[in-house]
Amino acid sequence: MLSGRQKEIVEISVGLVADKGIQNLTIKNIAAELKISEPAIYRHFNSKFDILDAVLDSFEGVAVDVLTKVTSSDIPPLDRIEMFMSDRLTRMAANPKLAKVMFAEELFQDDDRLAKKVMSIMHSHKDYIQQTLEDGQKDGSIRSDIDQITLFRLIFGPLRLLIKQWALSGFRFDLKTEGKKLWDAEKKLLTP
Amino acid sequence: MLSGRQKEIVEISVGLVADKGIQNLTIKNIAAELKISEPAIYRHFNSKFDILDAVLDSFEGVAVDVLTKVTSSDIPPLDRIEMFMSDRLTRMAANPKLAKVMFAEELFQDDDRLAKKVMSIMHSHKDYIQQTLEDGQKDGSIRSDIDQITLFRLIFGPLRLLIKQWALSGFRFDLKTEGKKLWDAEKKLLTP
DNA sequence: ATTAAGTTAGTTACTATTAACTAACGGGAA
DNA sequence: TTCCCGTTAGTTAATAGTAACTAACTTAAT
Repeated sequence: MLSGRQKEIVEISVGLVADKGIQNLTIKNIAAELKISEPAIYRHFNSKFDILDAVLDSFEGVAVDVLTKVTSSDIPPLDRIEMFMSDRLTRMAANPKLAKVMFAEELFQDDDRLAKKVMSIMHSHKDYIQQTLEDGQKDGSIRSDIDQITLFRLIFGPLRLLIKQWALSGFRFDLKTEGKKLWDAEKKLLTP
Repeated sequence: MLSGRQKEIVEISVGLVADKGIQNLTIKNIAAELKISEPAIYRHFNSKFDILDAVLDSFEGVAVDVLTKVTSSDIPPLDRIEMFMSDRLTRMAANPKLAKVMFAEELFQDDDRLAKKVMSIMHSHKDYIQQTLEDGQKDGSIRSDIDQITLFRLIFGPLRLLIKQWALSGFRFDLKTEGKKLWDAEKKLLTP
């Protein structure tokens, strides 16, 4: 588990990247935000890699929360997806810095190990959602004339773009309103 | 206009970013690829900023080509969008490095001027597509019960996600096949 | 003879990281 | 209570390496 200070460092790191990109994430800048010296950072993480690793863990944690909650219950597939989307939007709206960074997978390409981790997080989400889509197709609540991978792209592609537009616009429109409009439209496509 | 050497530098820059992220884009690495010394780069660009600026210009050029070609003709709106998507897929399939970088807007966040340029490129594309969607809604070929901005997200969100998945997967599936499947599905949603 | 495009050698500033040291605290043993 | 010991979280000073960029010089082509 992360200590309080470690959590601070992770949060600050996300903020630094959100503000000015990955090149802004330096030990110096983290230390400056915390108003401590650079070497003091190493009392809490062994290396910069470990900090980025913890950042990715925190991203994973954000999603795993909902996924497990929703999977264990016997909610209809379509409602599960809605809950997942809604949870995402709520979290992003509450933490705009996350919106700027979370779907920017390229930012972690610098290090092979981090890039792999990003991939595996993406895959596990995709696999879960595809399972839900399969359930829906079996019980007839989701149309079967489009394959699951395409359905996945049709649902989450627009969500990602919406969140990206929101972040790039400087959070100038209401994310949840636009998100609801999007989901209403998507439901029309998903149902047979 | 860019000289031959300048075009080389732009292309190499895209490749460096595609491979290992923005942190891999250094004057030293560009020079190494060209097998010339670092200061020689400054014979062709005044600064690193100018190189990144030229990279963004090249991205804009990629899209403007199709957009103007398609706008000037009197092709039906739905076909215009199909042409635009198809052109994008063809270009990315032919130049995978582009696929890794072109939709990674966060990579240019480091510099305010570049970030603004990214925004304005995104906006001009969106505006053009929305105009086409409006035309389609007026002549009845595109459904009117979903607003234009949501339609835009429904069409291009999945396209962007598809291209991103393709790039992150190491180009392991056939982009154009998946792209065609996607467009077929999208057509079902777009038509009334 | 000018110019374009390269070179070598250097600058300054910043990078992650380490070494050595210190102040503050908390728990047992005297 | 006081002394000892270890831990935690910080400090300053220094490391080796890399960043973008500049000055001065060479070479080859127009």
